[in-house]
Amino acid sequence: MDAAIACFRRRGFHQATMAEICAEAGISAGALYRYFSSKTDIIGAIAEDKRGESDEAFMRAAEQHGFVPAVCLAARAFFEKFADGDGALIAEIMAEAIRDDTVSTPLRASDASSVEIFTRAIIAAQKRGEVDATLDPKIATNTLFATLEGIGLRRAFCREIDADAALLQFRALVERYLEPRK
Amino acid sequence: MDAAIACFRRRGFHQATMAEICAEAGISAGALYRYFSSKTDIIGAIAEDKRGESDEAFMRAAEQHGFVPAVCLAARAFFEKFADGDGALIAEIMAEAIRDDTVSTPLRASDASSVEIFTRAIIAAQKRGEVDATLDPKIATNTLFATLEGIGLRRAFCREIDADAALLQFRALVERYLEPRK
DNA sequence: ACCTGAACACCGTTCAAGT
DNA sequence: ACCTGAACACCGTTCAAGT
Repeated sequence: MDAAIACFRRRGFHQATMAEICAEAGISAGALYRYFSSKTDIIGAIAEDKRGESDEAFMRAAEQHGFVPAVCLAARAFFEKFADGDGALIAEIMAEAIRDDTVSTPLRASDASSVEIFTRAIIAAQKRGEVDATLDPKIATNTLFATLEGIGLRRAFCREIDADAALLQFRALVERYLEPRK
Repeated sequence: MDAAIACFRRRGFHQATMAEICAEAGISAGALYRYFSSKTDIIGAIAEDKRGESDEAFMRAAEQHGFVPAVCLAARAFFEKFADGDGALIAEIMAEAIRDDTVSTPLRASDASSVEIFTRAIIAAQKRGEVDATLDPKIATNTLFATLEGIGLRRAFCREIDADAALLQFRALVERYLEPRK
């Protein structure tokens, strides 16, 4: 019944009411509380299964086309979600995760596994000479993730919804950051 | 009576109640609504006067010590706020601003003036040869802001509170991004 | 066993009455 | 003019009663 994501997308996490979610799902309040122990718990569940869907896709792309193109592919998918209007929801999940461990614990777990995958890809790319070998792979991964989220959030804030422009901006930054120094 | 910021810092925007804020401010509910038309309006007001305090400080530093050191100085101040526990509040303001025009309109105005100042500083730095002249100054400014916020948010999410480490991470990224190409 | 929905507790907002 | 605080409307959560 996670199809009640629709309510959060439409009205935001704090504006959407449990009654609306129940109506959308076609169940009663009591039944909803059988599946989720609280409203916060619902974001926790959403956050949990949204992440890490595309990790394998990224790994294959990194091997076939190189690290930077693979990152840009992942970035494009991310920016398109923002352009679709999920920017506010992502920001709300972030805010909730910073404040509330119920949300952050599962999110951090799946985040850690994505970081792991990207870190390994960076190490491989460093061996191939695609990425500056003096960069710490884990810090570089964190920086990349932070940059991605930062650009997505800022563009949502500025009401800029062109995913291509965001990608161009991101690509220029990433190329310069990762480029091997002479 | 903005000293009721304390409540938001302690408990978060959505957890803090109007009753708490009234108690902290020593006034009644009715009186509070004389000064602010709603709870959301309070964040709008907070967001408005938080921004742009340090713009002049940045301008002086940029002229005296160069662009990159000046940016890092501003970044340090920003990361320290996050480390102080304002990370969640900033994220909440962001989320609220993306959803709600009451919050975003004043915020975007003061953001635009900061962007303006940084953009001019980049143009000056490009003339001095400190910053790659092929970068679009406005896009570069936006990227810098996005990066700053992204790193701050991500570190708050990961519960990393070392402002020095954040600054090091940010500095490495910025130096590589802005460095003149040969 | 599982679901319903009225009831409860709580919180943002208002407004008649006070000063 | 300005403030008070009881009252109102609303929403997350629970639980006695139903199937």
